[in-house]
Amino acid sequence: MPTLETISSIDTSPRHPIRLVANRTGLTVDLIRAWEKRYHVVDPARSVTKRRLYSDYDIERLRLIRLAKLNGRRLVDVAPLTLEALRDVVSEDSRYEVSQEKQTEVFRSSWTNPLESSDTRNDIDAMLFAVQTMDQHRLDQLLQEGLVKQSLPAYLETVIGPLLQEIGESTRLGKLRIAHEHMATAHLRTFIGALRFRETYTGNEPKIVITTPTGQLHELGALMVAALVSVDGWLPVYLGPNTPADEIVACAMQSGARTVSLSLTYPADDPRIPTELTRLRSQLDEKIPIFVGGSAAAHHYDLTTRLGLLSPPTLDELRHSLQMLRKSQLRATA
Amino acid sequence: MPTLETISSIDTSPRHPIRLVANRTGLTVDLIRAWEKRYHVVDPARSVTKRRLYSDYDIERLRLIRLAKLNGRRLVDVAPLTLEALRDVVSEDSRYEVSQEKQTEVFRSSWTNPLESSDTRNDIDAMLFAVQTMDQHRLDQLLQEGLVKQSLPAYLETVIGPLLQEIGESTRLGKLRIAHEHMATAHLRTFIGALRFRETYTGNEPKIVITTPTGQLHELGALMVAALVSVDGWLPVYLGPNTPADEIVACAMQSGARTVSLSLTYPADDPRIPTELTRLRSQLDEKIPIFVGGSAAAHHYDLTTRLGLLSPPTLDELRHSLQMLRKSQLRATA
DNA sequence: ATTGTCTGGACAAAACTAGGACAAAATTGT
DNA sequence: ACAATTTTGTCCTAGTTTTGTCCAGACAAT
Repeated sequence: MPTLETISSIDTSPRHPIRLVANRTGLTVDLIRAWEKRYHVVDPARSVTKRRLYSDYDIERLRLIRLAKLNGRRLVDVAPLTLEALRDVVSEDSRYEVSQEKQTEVFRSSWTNPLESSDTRNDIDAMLFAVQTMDQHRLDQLLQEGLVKQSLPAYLETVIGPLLQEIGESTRLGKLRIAHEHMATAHLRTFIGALRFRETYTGNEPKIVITTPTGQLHELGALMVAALVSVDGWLPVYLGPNTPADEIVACAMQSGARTVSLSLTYPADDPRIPTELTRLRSQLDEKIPIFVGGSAAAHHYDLTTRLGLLSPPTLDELRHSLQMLRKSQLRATA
Repeated sequence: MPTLETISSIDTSPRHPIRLVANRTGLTVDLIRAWEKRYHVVDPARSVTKRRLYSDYDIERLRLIRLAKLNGRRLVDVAPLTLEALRDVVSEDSRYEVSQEKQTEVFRSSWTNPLESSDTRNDIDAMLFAVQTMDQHRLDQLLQEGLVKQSLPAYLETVIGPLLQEIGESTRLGKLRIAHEHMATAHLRTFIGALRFRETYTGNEPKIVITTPTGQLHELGALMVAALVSVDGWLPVYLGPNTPADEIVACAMQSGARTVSLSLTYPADDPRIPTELTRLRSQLDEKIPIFVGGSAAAHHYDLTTRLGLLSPPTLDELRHSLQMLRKSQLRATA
């Protein structure tokens, strides 16, 4: 039961009607009133017409009390506790409960990396757990919450990227089923795809063609790049995965793109990669730089340097290179 | 991501009469007027003869307010909010909602009135043109505008479905390049994927596993089904394309799904289809019906009838079958 | 001529409040 | 182990507020 908000961040201003509180907590309206009447579990403010108005703080309290009850606590015992004490009680109980269930022990143990900040680590673990339990709702909620905690580029680099990688690894190791991976991939496809529409476009951004070459069927890396660059004022022309070199060229020409970015992940040693990259470089206007990224990009270091392709090792460096490119071209056209 | 954000901003020019607004929002004419009278929820422009004229912006506002009310908000609280604030509220509510009996009404087919065919035809042509010119911005704008014009089920059936088909055909005929098809597919993947998050979920919807069997790589049909059924109060467990029968079974069992829906498009005569369908039917609990749809479903008529799979010929019939199933199961569990 | 929209008001259903009753479940005492 | 007691969820009544629907008569659109 991860606690996502700290006490200081909870809004205490009263504004929610009782029905909404019931919806959010899973309690009935009658019960909420009964608890108030008997134990003063919460003391909601009132509207001018005496309607109860609850704060986020109240809702959190009620939620925790419900959880404590589910774990066998008696209302009399938990009713007078503060929010923090409640949290302690609930997390203690749920830890105990979890150890009895078979599912959870997979995570935490093997997936903890001391180098990463624990906050991010917790988020990713929680997401993996949601995937494992097929809880799409929870996954979506976690993805949304994580996004508001930091900037989009940082989020992609520290959360989404690692998450994708761990899902892939866990599936290969048999910790997750293929069905889990499919569900997660489909959900993340929707989520990441929607990210770039958070930006507003003026219509005269420089364009960047983003795709994966023939044989590379995994598109999420490319999609992350699309979301990333749109933050910096590029307009991604996103083609999805598995695009032949000729088509990339045609697209770049028709759309008047300033650059092209490819993502390589799996299979890393596909023999079509050298062919396609060579063909792409030879057909494309040499003033148009080509970026190559993704986990399999390192396997083709020799090739990319020989062809003069740019291969920034991290998303952040890609971002930086694109910013430089943008500035230089602004100067050139000015 | 319960809000669907766009490149393009919502049109604020007033032109829709009140009846149309009622159809698209699911509210009654009287109610819209009452809300205006009492809380100034919207302030529509007037024609020279004092008729109310609503903009797309107004429609979106009313739609969101209806959702907010379903989540337990009071009209007084949400009426003065801006569109953006409303979106935040609705998305927040639907994310945190836990569950409650609150059964979603099963029949909402009353407000599915398709547009005149000529209007639809123009829209599709405009979208095809946007694809051909690689104008993603325009494509997105058209998709958004089309969506406000009619209910989601009608939109999927009359616009998105035909659009996909025409893009496929045009590419085969050489009218469009592969790059165009890729761009359109990727964009539509994002767009349709986001559609189902327009609905709010209470947590106790019956679940439906949606995917395509091994060898079927086109997922857009399945994704349309996911968006469609979520309107009627199902929770789609969407697995993306190309899922082996064993994994579908595992997913259905773990998630406790009531039914499974598969989409078949291309290749229509893949020899793996009979194998996979047979395997799926034999391994899955026989109380769980299996729906098969998509343009290639007709090629397997004999097989599906022999296995006892349901194969509704249109999206609307699929919808109807699911509504029946839902009602019968509601009775059974009561 | 029929159908739809307008305004303003009336009315009824639904939701909320306060207080209390009641029975099932859990806890305690013997 | 059994009965007594306490705790707890649900339900009921009656009065209030909020919200949805309906009506009437005038005007507008087709």
